[in-house]
Amino acid sequence: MTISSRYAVAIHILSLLEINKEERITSDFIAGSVNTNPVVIRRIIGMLGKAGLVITNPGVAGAQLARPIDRITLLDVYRAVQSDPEEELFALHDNPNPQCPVGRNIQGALEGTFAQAQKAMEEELRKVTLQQIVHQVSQEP
Amino acid sequence: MTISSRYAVAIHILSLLEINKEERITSDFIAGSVNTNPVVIRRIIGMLGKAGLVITNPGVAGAQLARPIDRITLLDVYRAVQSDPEEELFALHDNPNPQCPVGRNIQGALEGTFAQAQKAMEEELRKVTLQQIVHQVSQEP
DNA sequence: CGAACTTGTAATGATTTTAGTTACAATGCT
DNA sequence: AGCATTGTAACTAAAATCATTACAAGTTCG
Repeated sequence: MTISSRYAVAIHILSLLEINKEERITSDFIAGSVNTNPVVIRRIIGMLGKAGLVITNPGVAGAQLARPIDRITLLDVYRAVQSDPEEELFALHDNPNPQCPVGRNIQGALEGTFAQAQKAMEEELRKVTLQQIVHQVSQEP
Repeated sequence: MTISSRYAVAIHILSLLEINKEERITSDFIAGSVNTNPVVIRRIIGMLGKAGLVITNPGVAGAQLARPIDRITLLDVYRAVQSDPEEELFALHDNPNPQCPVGRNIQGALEGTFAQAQKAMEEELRKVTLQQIVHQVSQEP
């Protein structure tokens, strides 16, 4: 029922890349901050790369953000870490009984509402940029 | 990364209860429409009951809606089928490194944004009543 | 009353997802 | 040349999801 912590980790990674952009930090270093295995980090950076948010070079540490941080939104990151980009937030049960009026129409009735709810959530994520997160993280003691 | 289909099934069940409120439908009948096992239905009805949305009597078929359908929102149903009512929509990774400024502050920085995004989604669900769903389901051919 | 049904719930299983780990080829740096 | 690093596959472990079996406890109605 929850959105994978992979998302939170992705934001964590991007923040680290920004804050340490002068150095070249390794997946090992990032893993130390996130507190997980370096491979988990590399996998997520791979997704961020495919989504065009970071630029990486095989064998060389220090992925770079592909855009200025005020032009990367949390929605961009959310989309980037979705394994299946087609997948909707709300799951529908499959094969309800077409013989029954409810079974036949429930999917259509829910799709619209579910899409709207998902949209509302995504719009909130779109409003927040990485810059804001990095700012907050740097502010605190 | 998705919200359990238990939610869609719960809405399906409530719609059936409303549309067939004159009869006393069994979990077996509902299961036929949803296309799943009757026990799955009874479990979900159990959750709806604990949340005060339906009234059931052990041994007797035909759960009743506890309120008029225009006073049951999809948010009510959403909350009802959450196994852990404390659980947030967005998962945070646990134990980020407190030695690192990002590790130390990322949770706090994300909590607010995540809460807002979740709220936005929930508000959309609150806007829709069971009545609207039942109406749509009954409209279609 | 007693047979037939029904609910509520525990226990179990199958499948999928999530997160972590090991291993290693390929690449780049110095 | 040698060392560090990435990218990726393969595997494991744990959790979540959904389905199923089983059965006690309740209801209904002849």
